[in-house]
Amino acid sequence: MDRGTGPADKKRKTSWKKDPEAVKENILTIATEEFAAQGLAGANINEIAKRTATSKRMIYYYFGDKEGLYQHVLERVYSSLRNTEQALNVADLDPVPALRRLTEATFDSHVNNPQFIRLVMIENIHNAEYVKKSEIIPKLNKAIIDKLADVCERGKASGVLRQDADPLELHWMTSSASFYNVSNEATFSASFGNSLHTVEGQKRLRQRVVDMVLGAVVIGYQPNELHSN
Amino acid sequence: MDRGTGPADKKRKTSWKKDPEAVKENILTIATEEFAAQGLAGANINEIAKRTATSKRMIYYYFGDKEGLYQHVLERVYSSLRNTEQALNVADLDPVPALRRLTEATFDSHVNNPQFIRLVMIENIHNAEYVKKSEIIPKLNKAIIDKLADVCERGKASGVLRQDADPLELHWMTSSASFYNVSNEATFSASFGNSLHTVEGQKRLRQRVVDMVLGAVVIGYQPNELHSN
DNA sequence: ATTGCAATGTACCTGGGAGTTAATTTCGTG
DNA sequence: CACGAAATTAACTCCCAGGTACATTGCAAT
Repeated sequence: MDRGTGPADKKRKTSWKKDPEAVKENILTIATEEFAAQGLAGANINEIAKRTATSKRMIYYYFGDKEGLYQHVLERVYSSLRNTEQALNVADLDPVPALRRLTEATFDSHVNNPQFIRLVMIENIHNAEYVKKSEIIPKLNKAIIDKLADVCERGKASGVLRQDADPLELHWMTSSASFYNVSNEATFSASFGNSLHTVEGQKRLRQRVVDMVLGAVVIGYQPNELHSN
Repeated sequence: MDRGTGPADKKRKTSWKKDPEAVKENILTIATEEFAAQGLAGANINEIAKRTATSKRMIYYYFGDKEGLYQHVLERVYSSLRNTEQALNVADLDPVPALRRLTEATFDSHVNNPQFIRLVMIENIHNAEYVKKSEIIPKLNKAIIDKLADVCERGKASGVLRQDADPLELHWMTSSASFYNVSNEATFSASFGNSLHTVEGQKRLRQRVVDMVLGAVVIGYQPNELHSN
């Protein structure tokens, strides 16, 4: 080829560094953005490659094919979020404050991880096919349930929580509100205006969610009156 | 071609009927299934055409392009669901039963319209681009809010609802639970087992949702004790 | 019957995007 | 320092899916 054509070697890409881990991370970061933005079918490998510091060939080298890349992206983002959640310690709080804290944290972590939300939405469109295939995702999910189970036990023992309080149901209640808040913002705002998604609206909503969850399991719970706007 | 080959004319496609409306309906029905199942990028026009009683050419004839088809599908499914909702009359119920009824109906209508749910999920992946473009969808959404606003007014007047009860927030609370219940069934079940999505589980959940919503706005609301399993 | 437009059938074109091939470079190890 | 495995580059193939061209048929009105 024209390798070494003359002394005008200026644009020679010669000499690159070996750094597999950084390359993989770089690919995954960009791929996460693209899959979250466009979905599995919608994302474009050429586009992803173009945005990375490396080449398309490297994507196939490390991840096999598009689905393999997607699977890695999914597991990575799940791990990241669950790790964040796990950092929160409520073992030394009384049951009700603990529950309030967990609910608020879940609400906030969803707001702060829109990419996670979008990837889970996409996963659901695919009937959770790749979550089911994953070895690691199921393990990650146990932690949050365990934490809620502990709070439930303590709460029932001390008589502040209803006997029918259930950790899985609690997680469902918290998640449904927190998830929907982010996942459906676009259509909800388009349909009903964005008043619930302003800074003020989100504050109120967050409080409402806490009240809903606590109201469902705390005996005699009285929600705080919100200043009507 | 082999037009009119011999007297054995049994399977002859010759002589078709003109029936534009039926053709359009047929296309939209199949397209709804495909878009709901595969998403906008994932759906395949050839595949849709193959499953219709007509041809790809007809799809482009009536709907212009893939996006046009998707837009029609979306508007059709929105209309259908909102019409169902509108059929429910709660004007002659007292505020609390009315609210219970509306909540239950919303929960049920989501369960019964998974295609609608999936298309809205897909729409959110696309940042509600096509909902925003639509002329008709925004109009459809006013009805449900009006209904809730009426209930709120009556409830506040008679003193059974808290003064900070808000129709839009109520709709959000009801929708979030009802939507998530269907939209995230796949990942939720894959992560935590399907106990909430059995017939029994869904009964409990539906009751929980009603309790959460009523608990948030009805003064002194006491949820029913659920038989612990 | 002719004409004209809406509705339909068939075949084709084309670009883009997933995945590959093969050559080249790095760099640890004997 | 040679050599082989790992890492990387550049150019290529192939096929699928969105979209189109053009001919044909049904049908209503004159």
